[in-house]
Amino acid sequence: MQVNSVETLLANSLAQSDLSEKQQNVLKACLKLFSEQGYDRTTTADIANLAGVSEGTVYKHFKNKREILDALLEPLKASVLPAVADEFVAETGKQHFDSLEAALRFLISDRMRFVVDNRLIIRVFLQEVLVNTDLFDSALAMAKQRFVPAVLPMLANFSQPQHPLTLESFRPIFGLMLTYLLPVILKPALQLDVDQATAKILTSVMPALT
Amino acid sequence: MQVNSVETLLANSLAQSDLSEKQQNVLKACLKLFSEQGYDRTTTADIANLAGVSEGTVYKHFKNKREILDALLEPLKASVLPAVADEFVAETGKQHFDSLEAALRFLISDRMRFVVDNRLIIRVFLQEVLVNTDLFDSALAMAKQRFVPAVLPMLANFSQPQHPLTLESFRPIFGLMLTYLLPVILKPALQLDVDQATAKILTSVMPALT
DNA sequence: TGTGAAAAAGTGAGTTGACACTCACTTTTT
DNA sequence: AAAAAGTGAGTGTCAACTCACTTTTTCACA
Repeated sequence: MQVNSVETLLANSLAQSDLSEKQQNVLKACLKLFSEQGYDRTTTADIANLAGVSEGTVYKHFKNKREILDALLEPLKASVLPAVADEFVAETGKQHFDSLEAALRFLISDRMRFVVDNRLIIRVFLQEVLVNTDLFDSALAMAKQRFVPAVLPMLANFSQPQHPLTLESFRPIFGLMLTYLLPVILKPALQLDVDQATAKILTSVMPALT
Repeated sequence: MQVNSVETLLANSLAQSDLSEKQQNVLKACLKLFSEQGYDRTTTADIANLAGVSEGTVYKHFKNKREILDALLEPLKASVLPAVADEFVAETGKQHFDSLEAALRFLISDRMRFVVDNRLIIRVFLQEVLVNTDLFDSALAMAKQRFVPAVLPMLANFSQPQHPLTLESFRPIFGLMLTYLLPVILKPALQLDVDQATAKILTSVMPALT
C-alpha cells in the first residue's frame, strides 16, 4: 500500500497543485532551506536564489513568507484528515492479518516509513511546535486521530483474556520506534533500515504480548 | 543526590556567576522567552522588557544576543563535562545497589528528573539542534559520554551468562523514557510524576532483563 | 495555421519597517 | 572621586515585501 511514500507529502501536493514549475521550485527550495536552517533564518533572497527565480516570483503565488510555510505543512495536516486516515484504516482492516505479529509488523514499518520519507517536513513541523505551544495539542490530537482507529480493530481481534491488549500496550512499541526515528529526524542525513528496525522492535516486544 | 535538580542548570550557573541581579534577570527572561517563542522571534526589546531593564543593560554584559543564548546553553554542555559526569558515576557506583532493579530505578528516575527540571533549557537546545545539524553530533557524543560510564559498572555487576546485559539492553528503557519525556519537553506546562513513570517503566522492562 | 491582443507569469531595483546594537550621559556602588 | 552599572534615544543594516515594467502563454478569430 504505502498511503504516503517517498518524500511523498510534498511530491503529492505538488502533483495535485496547479503551480507552475518555478513555483514548485520555490516550495522545494523552502523545504530544503527551512529544514536545514530553520524558517526564521531563511531569507526570501535565499529562497529565490536556490529556486532559481526572482524574489518577485516568490511573492506571485504566496502572499508572504508565512504562507509558504503553511503550504509546506498543510499536506502534513491533510494527511491526517479523515479521508486519508480512513484509507489507512480500511487498508489495515482489509488485510485480515492472521497474527498479531503480522499486523504489528505492517503497522510499525508503515508508520516508520512515513516518518523517514517525510523527515524534512516533520523537521520543519517540529521546529514550529517548539516555538508555538498551541500547535502541540492539535498535533497530538491529529496523531491520535490517525493512530487510534488504525489500532482499535487490532485490539478487538487479538486481545486475549489472559493478555488483554490496551492502548497502553503500544507504549513500548512507540518508545522503541522513537529511539530509531528521533536520530533520523534530528539528522536527516542518517540512514535507517526500516525493516531491520521493525524486526528488532518485534523481537523485543512480542514476548510481553503473547 | 540529585546532581542537578530544580531548574538547576540555570539556578546553579546564576549562583556561581558574578552577575548583578539585573543581569541575572536578563538570563531568566531569556530562558522564558527563548523557550516559549524561540530565539529568533525574541527581540532584545522583549528581553529588556521582561527583565525590567533597559536595552543598554542587556548589552553591558553580553556582547550580543547570540552570547546570551550561549550563556544559557553552556551549563547544559558543562553538566556533561568530565567533572560533573564523574560525580554522577562516582555517586552511582558508590551506592552499591544490591539489585539490578534498584540500580535502574535510581538511574531512570535521576535522568528523568534532570530532563523535567531542565525542560526549558532542553527546549531551547532542541530548537537549536533542529537548525544547526552539526550540533546533533556533539550532543549525541555528550549524551553518550555521560551515559556510558554511568552504566558500564551496572553491566559488569549484574550481567549474567544466561542474560548478558549490553548497551542495547537499555534501548527499550530509553524508548519508554522518551514516551514520558517528549510530551513534557514539547509542552512544558504538562506535569509528570517521575516516580510513577519510573515504576511503570520498570514493570514493563524488568521481565525481559531477568 | 498564423496573428495579435489580453492575461498570466516573471523580474529586480526600490521602499519600508523592525530589530540588533551603540554611545553619551546619569545613577549607584565602592 | 573613581569605577561600575544602568539608561534610552538614536543609528545602521538587513530582510520582507511592492510595483512598474518585461517576457511568456493563451486563445479568439481571420
